[in-house]
Amino acid sequence: MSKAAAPIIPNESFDSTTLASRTFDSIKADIIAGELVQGTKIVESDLALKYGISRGPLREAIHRLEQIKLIIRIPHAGSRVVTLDVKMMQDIYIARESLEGMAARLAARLMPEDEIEALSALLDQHEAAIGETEDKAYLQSEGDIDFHYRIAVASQNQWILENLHGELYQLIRMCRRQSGQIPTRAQTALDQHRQIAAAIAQRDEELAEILMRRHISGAWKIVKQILEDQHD
Amino acid sequence: MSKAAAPIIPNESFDSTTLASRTFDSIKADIIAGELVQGTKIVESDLALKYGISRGPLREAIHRLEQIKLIIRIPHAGSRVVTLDVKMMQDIYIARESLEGMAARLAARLMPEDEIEALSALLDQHEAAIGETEDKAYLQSEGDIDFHYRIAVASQNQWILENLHGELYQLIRMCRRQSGQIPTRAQTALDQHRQIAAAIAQRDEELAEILMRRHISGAWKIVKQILEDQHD
DNA sequence: TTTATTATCATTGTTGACAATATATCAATA
DNA sequence: TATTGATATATTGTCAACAATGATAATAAA
Repeated sequence: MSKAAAPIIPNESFDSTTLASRTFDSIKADIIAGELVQGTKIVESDLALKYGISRGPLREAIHRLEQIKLIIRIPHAGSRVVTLDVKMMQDIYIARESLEGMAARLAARLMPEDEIEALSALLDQHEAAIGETEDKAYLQSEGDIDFHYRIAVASQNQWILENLHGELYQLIRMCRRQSGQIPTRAQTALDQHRQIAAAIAQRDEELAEILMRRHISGAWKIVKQILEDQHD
Repeated sequence: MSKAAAPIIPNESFDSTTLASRTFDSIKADIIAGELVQGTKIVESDLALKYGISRGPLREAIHRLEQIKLIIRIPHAGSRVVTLDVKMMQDIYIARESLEGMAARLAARLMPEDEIEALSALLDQHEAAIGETEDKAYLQSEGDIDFHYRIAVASQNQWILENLHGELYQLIRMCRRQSGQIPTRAQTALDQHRQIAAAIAQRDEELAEILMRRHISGAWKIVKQILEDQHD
């Protein structure tokens, strides 16, 4: 398992083993990309037609999307694409702060040395990328996710990993797209990432957790501002 | 909304609106109760017959149970009732520690005064119940859940509430049944509950979180011991 | 006897038709 | 005119048959 240097982008695995699975991935992508607009009413037969499958597997896909909270469903009444509001995003960021703080603590305890080095190398890469590229916002955002993903993996806690990246991050990415890329606090974020990585390298669990929580609650303050300005 | 004094037991709501929903609840109960034994192979047609429905809604129920991690499914191969091992329970207790610590912090910030009083009253009730009843273990365990549930509600964080009590607690209850009720550390637990309630009453967020985390990680040490002894 | 290969079977994945429920429309009444 | 009630329509929930896949068993070759 060469996990250390892997150029990871989480798990965009179109595991083509089953129709329902593929459709789940497709719809998820469409929602996150904003192609399926927030609040849109979802009619099973229409969507089934659109994705070229029958209602059975489509239904399964919808149920899974409901679990991830990208779709809201009311029995007998139908389902809609979720509408992100400030309260919901706040709940999500708080949950994320809690879980990812714990993940950072565990990472400081458990992350193998070679992965720590790889993490540091990743940050060098990000540093280099900050000035160069013009499509900054997008790459920056994916780079950010990559960093956080590695720490979640290093926590060696399956539940935390799955919930962070199966659920919370989907919603956060969706929110980012909607609120038009976050203004470049790229350098700030990078600095904080460096501090966190350093704490992990020093096996300082307490500090790693605190820094991670501060990092995320800081990010939330910015996002919240944007959302509120936008809504007024 | 008279939420303060409500004699809550979480949400055993058999929302009878749909067959799949009812079946989901039934199977969930059967798994937690140990009636469907861990590791049992699940054959859709058999179960459909047993619960007197067709494969369609049963399938939906199974998918939902998979999301809650009470069932493990492999595409094309079939599904089995989950087998709780030490590693999985550790992941769960750690996630719980993190989320419920945060919940306690939020509760200290947000819980209304009257609910705090109700919480204190609940603990008096528990104290009274400790000596009296003979079916101690069971009642004690449900009382414990009640306490933790109220704090999760008081956090006013939907995501945390749903994940704690929709998922994590199901697995913990299942584990309790299996490992034959926890030996009576009832008094210890009650004392810790009191401390936590006190911290909340004093609006001491920091302390509430720390105490809750200590409480849960302490509980895990006991459970872990039992599981390991049991397995050898 | 053991291994590889093929054929059979059991089980899951998918489909389209049917039943039950909720929403929308329209008429009748206050 | 507003509001209630009944009817019609659209949409979801459920079912049973069909297709595809993976596991098993039996057979043939080494």
